[in-house]
Amino acid sequence: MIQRNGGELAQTQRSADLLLTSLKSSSRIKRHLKNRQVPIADIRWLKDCVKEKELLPLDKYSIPVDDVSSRSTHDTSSTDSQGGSGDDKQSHANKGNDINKQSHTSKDSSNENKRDSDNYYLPKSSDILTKEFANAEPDVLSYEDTDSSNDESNSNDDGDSDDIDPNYNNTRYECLRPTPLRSKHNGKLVAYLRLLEKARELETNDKSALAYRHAISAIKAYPRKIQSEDEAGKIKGIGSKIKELTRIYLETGKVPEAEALLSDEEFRTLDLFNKCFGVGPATGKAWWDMGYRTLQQVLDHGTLSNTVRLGIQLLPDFIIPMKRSDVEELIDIVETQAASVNDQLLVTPVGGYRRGKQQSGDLDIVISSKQEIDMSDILLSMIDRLKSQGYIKHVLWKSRIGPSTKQDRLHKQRAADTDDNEDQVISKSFRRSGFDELPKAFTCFMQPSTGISRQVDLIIASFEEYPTAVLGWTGSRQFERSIRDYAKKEKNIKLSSHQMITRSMPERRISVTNEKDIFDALDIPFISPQNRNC
DNA sequence: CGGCATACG
DNA sequence: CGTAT
DNA sequence: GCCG
Repeated sequence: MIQRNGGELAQTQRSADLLLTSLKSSSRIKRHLKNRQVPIADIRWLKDCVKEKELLPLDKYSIPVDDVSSRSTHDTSSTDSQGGSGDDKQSHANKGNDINKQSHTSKDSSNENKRDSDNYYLPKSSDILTKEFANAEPDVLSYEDTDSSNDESNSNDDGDSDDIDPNYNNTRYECLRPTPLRSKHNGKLVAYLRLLEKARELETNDKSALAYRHAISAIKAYPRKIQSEDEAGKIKGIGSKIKELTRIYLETGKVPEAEALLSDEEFRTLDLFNKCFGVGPATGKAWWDMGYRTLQQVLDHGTLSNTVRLGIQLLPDFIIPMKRSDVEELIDIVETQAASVNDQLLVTPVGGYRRGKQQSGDLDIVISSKQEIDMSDILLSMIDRLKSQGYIKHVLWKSRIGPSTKQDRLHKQRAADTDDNEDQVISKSFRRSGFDELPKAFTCFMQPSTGISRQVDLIIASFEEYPTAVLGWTGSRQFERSIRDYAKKEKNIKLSSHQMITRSMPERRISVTNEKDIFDALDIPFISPQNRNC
């Protein structure tokens, strides 16, 4: 639960920033206490934080323990420090991690844990660089519906049949039905399937991963608790394999194949590696095969591009989730700076934030204009400005600005290939010969209030492109795949974040002025951003 | 048994 | 190969 | 891994 919400579980009391306990008697607490430097609080703080989706003040939960050092000599586990993490060593924890961390590196190395004022306890998730999973306690399956709400119970109304809920749009196109952020009734099953999807992803079984994603989206959209394997089997996206997994889950409350991943060293290591910007499944696997087991080992011994090195070094911050107020602070900055670059600019936050997520891993912003203006210099102007104002610390990646270079590369590559069908190739490069479409940059901001490094993606869209850019960057990823699939298969329309065009031969651009126009052009019902969480 | 989103560096 | 939704 |  802690880790899922961005916290870090200490292995020993001594390395903890905060102790949680369900003990009520202060003498019993004292008996187990080996670390008096940090706050002690009631375990209910954790549950309430998760419920509220934010870090609550510790005040009401903190447990005072008067000072009489009673060093207990024998350790009876870390009582309620349930499910320790992995490693104890953190000797060189922050080595090479000193880039651009001023305000939030702890004042002294010991166990200072307050990032800001005394109001919030913010977990410092450093030592993720030295985390390794050999002999580590298994992760706990964390399912979104932390809120108990009968995943188990039979809230069975009249019709407990094996038929699917008639309110459910049983389609293979996720974009045709609302999909909320979290499954209301099948959250635990979804959590298991997500593990399997991730495992397939890391093995680069893309098609299999996609199949799991279809099933997951279907279940998230499904309006009641699945009660039987037959009921599950009727849902489009669930075939024989996932139906069987569902049967096992319904009988035992677990999915062993997925459960095993929670304690699988290779899976957990690859998963961690893969969280670094610039590190995909192949790179992660290569590192594993070379014997690396922690990110620190990779930093110390690997030969890395600057981007990947940065990606590793920034990970301890990047994995700290942003609250909506954190996101909004950054939006304000971008809006203010955009206004001073050009007062016609329009700044639109998209991504998970727009879909209503309470916690975000990054922030995506579409920058467009209120009227048709020349946008060609906007990205560089914005980056310059944000840099000089001290907000942007790094540009992890950015697309080229002007026209041309891309064409040259295409031609070169074609020349190398013994080309036969030059028609398509040439038309392709001609099509690109105008101006560049969507320049974009993936940047690292320092958030003023916390000093935490945050990934902010800036996307430039022309006035014309604005609707498709907003649709495309709002996601979710699966929603985008689905609506593009639908456009192609059912309407013979090609949809991207740049444009909508008819595929039948006189390729004509379908003009749209807002998101709704796109849904209308496809003749599908409008789905609000909050319901695009496929 | 073919197809699975699309575009960028 | 990697990035984004 | 599932759909058409």
